[in-house]
Amino acid sequence: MATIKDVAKKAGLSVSTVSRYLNNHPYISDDKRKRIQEAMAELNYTPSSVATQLRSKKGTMIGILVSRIANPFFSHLVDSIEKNARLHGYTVLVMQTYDDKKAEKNMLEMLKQRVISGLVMCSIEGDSKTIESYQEYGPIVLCNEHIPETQLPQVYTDQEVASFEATEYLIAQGHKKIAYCTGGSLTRGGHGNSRTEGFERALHTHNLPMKIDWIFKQVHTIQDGMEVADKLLALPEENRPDAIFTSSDEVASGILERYLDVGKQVPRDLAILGFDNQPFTGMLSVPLTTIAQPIEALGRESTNLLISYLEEKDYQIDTSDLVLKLIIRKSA
Amino acid sequence: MATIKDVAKKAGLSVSTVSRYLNNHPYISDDKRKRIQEAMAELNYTPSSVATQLRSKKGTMIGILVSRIANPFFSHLVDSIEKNARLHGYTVLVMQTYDDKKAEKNMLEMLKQRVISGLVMCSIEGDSKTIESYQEYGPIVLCNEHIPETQLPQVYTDQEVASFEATEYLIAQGHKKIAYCTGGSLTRGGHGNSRTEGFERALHTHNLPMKIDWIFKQVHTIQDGMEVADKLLALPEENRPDAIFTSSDEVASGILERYLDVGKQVPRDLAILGFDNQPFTGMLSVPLTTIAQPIEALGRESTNLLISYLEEKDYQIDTSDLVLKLIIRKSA
DNA sequence: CTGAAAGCGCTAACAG
DNA sequence: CTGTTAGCGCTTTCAG
Repeated sequence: MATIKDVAKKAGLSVSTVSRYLNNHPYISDDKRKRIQEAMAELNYTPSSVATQLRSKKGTMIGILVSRIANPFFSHLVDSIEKNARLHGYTVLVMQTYDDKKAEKNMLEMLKQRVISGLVMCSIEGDSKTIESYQEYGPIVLCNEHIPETQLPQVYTDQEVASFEATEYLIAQGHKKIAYCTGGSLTRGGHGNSRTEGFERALHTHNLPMKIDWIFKQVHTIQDGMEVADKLLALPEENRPDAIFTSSDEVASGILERYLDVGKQVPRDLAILGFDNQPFTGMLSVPLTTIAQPIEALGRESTNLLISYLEEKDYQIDTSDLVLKLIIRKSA
Repeated sequence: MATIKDVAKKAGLSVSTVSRYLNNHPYISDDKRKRIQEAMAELNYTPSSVATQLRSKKGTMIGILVSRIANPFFSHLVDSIEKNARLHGYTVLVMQTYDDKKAEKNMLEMLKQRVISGLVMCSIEGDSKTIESYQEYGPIVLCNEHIPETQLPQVYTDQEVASFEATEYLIAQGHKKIAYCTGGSLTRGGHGNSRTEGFERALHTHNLPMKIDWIFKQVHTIQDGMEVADKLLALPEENRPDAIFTSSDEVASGILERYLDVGKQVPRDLAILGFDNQPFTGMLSVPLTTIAQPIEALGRESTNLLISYLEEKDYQIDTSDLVLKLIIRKSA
């Protein structure tokens, strides 16, 4: 591997001149510029980014933390972040937490070790105090995660209101016994889950009951959805909900599939509300009514915000696209 | 940020002793060991991986190249690779090419610059000679990409045979006018596309025609699928195919959706074959007949292979799981 | 078992 | 405009 030294020798110049050239320093005479270019080409030289980073303490890699990349919501989010980061010359390091605090800690440590220069967290496991403490090593922005009592920069949508409105929509359709699924536990990492809060508020507002048998935690996959359906179906008929608010389209599809399998009708026997508006959901046997998230905007705004910190510029989040939207189809 | 120097000073030892401790060198007296541990804890010290890499020339990051992370096939593949890499203590750097040679080149350059120590390529744009030339900087393994005339290590399935068999299945159902969609161009990066080859071989074997109007290139998305359907429907009836082999479930769903929209029936008016067996495909209005790929095994084997090169061990690919499987449902 | 010293490849004052 | 001179934080001989 050729080094800057070799280039300097071949060009008959000093290392510093070559270094200046590399950093597009102004004021380098044209003939030397040419000699450097020739030397670099001949030697097939590439600067070592490791050495550069060690010296300059500036990196060009940003980290992204997601819980599961295989979840389409996250893969699209990563897509959006990566695209925007690349626009600014940054590359992206993706890590999955699988809801594991350790993985999150690992990524935070990479910030400390300067492997990454900044971090977008699309998933949070640890408490905000811990995360905040890592800010001294580089900017951190929360994406689609909202913690009220923190000063960590965050880009988020109002899931409380969206959940409230979607639940009200269910109620307006005449449903009174509404079940609820969530991906995490009900309270997340010490702070409340805003979807849950919106759901509860709608129930309260309309004086509707919330029953333990109708609450499901830690459900993520189609399979999980099917199991939820089984539990619902095992309930005595008069105690069975007539609508369900789910945490994801996967879960919603699983429930739908199982209900259809046993000869039930949707939404007659159960109205199902999804979350995410994933590509296929409009094409299921019963097209899913669901809540669309502004993935592209979430990725774009959080990336822009992070980069503004990295480059010490100002950036004002454009919230105009950060809105959730209820997509009404057939399932509810 | 505390450095190894600070730790040494605080422990009253030399830097080299601390370095030895960090690298679990044998022969360090127990009391010094303890003093080092205390000093590190007090200073909240973390070794700088950048400096370590610069000196030792060994890294712990592997790169993954995919064309589009938002494609569920790739996001699941990345998931599998990441999980397996983590098992061995490696972290993962993901980059999308968007079918752009430049992005691929970038990743290859990261190998040269030692940002990553090894690379799994799940997508290939450039020619094999170029890629081979980067092998001197670190191991590269091809995942789900097969180039016959290269000595690059590769982990792949036999898509030619699977496509052949799936096409024969279509023919066995009585279809004689079979259309074809592909994600890329028909020949890819100079070498043939094995799916196309399998499809063609089946047609030849059964003396069936291949018509230009029935061939679609560069189709990827649901939207693309809908456009394909429109073109099909614009054909005079007697010239319209009665079956279609698609490159992905997205495309298949798009075609399906449009056909259903205009009142056609599937598979009566058109038999549709998908590719990938994505989670939702069994639950569409007409459940998709499709080809399942062994994603988990592809990720696992390529990661194991790459790591074996990195750690200079031997590894024999376990091909037993690397098989494609036709999933017969309703659409064909 | 431990320390001193010499760099890894590059950047950044400081003098010309 | 260009060269000299110190290091960045860590590993690795080479002598004790």
